[in-house]
Amino acid sequence: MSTQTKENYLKAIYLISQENVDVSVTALSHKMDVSKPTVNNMVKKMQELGWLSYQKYRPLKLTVKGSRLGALIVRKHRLTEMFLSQVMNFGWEEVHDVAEEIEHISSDLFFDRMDEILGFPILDPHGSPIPDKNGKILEVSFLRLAESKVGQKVKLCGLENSSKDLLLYLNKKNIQLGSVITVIHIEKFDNSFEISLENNSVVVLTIEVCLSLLVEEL
Amino acid sequence: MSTQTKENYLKAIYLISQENVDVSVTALSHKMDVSKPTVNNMVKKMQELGWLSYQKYRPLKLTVKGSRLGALIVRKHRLTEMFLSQVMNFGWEEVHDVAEEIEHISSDLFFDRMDEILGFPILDPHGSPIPDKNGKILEVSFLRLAESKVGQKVKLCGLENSSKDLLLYLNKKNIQLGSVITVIHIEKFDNSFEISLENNSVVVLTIEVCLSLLVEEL
DNA sequence: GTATAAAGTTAGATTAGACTAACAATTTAA
DNA sequence: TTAAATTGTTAGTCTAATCTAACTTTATAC
Repeated sequence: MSTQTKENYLKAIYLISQENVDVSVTALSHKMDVSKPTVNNMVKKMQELGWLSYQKYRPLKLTVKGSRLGALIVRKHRLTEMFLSQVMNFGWEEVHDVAEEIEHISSDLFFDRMDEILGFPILDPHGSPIPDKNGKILEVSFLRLAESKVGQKVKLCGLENSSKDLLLYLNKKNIQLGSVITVIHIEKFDNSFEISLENNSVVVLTIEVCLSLLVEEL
Repeated sequence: MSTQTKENYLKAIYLISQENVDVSVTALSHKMDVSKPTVNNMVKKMQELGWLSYQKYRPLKLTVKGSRLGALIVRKHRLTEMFLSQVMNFGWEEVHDVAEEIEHISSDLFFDRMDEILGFPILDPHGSPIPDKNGKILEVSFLRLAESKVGQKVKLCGLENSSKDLLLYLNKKNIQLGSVITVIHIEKFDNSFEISLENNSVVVLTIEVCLSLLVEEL
């Protein structure tokens, strides 16, 4: 039986797999914030559902079916974030928690209509790719702002990590997805970036922030 | 703890209470499609939550707190139906099942934004009242079409029962909420109504259907 | 006004999803 | 290459929500 709880495990496994690292019981127990025996118990059930193959002491491997299902849950999550942000006027730091709940709604029509209203987006408000109805994702590869050179002009397309703190920080500095950023100066001693935005305001970003900003050259 | 399951019991109790009838364990067990011991067990827990007062062998009574909470769940349900129908282009026979799931989303902001986008409606797409943020409902009293006289012109404002069959039937006849109906003739031998719509099309409705249509005199 | 039917309750079992304590297998590092 | 650390598993317990079987209380009908 596919429950909300099992869907959450599947999503977690799917997201770890996407990072191209082995999915361990320990990693899952951290991500899900449950004990290791709980994970152990759960993966056995997920194997029975045909979502993954499990062998004692070996890393977990999603089956094709499990991987597709996982992608579809991520699709629902990211479409929802997009819908909340674009249609329902949520701030991008507010969308995650609500999307965690809405991603479990079973109606396909509901998400298809979101998709339609949004014009079939391929990236969510954090710049993460939205899997299509078959669970396929378009591979997009961005640069990090930290890799840009002085004088370069780039567009912000995504975030490496979407922590609430980062989102609120960017809000405060008036930087959004789509913002055009010009690198004015890179400070040698601490690697901080002085940048300018479209409105000519000048902002200083630490290297930590620049590592989290995914951009496209203009 | 307030779970989805308990919210469903609360909503069922609230809706039965609204009909001004005693809420019995048996009625609840039918409405929720569970056994009577399950209901018995659950109402004891709901009493501990302070949602209702329970005395062995007596009808259930919601507390003020329980009644308010129940109204808020109904509010979420009806706002959702409205949003699906008005914003997301769902047919009114399609909205119920999805709303049953979405009504458990915890974000108040989510429903407040729906409310705002919809222009703070007081009736849902079936004509049922939408409780406000404090759980208060505006008392609206409609006539049944069955009570109308020949020659009378009325507006369809609600449905006594919103079964999928009735909704599909009305769709087929091109009758919606807001439709203006003129009673042309009432057939003596079977009490059927011959009515005309705005586009001058003439339709015959059985007395059963007319009893389900709530209207306002024009 | 009692017998029977209906409604409600108790007791005990089950399943999903969680836990802790204890133990086993694997990996890492001296 | 073996000792320690880490990772994974087993066994047993708990709670929420469900069930069935059996029993009690209340309501209904003659």
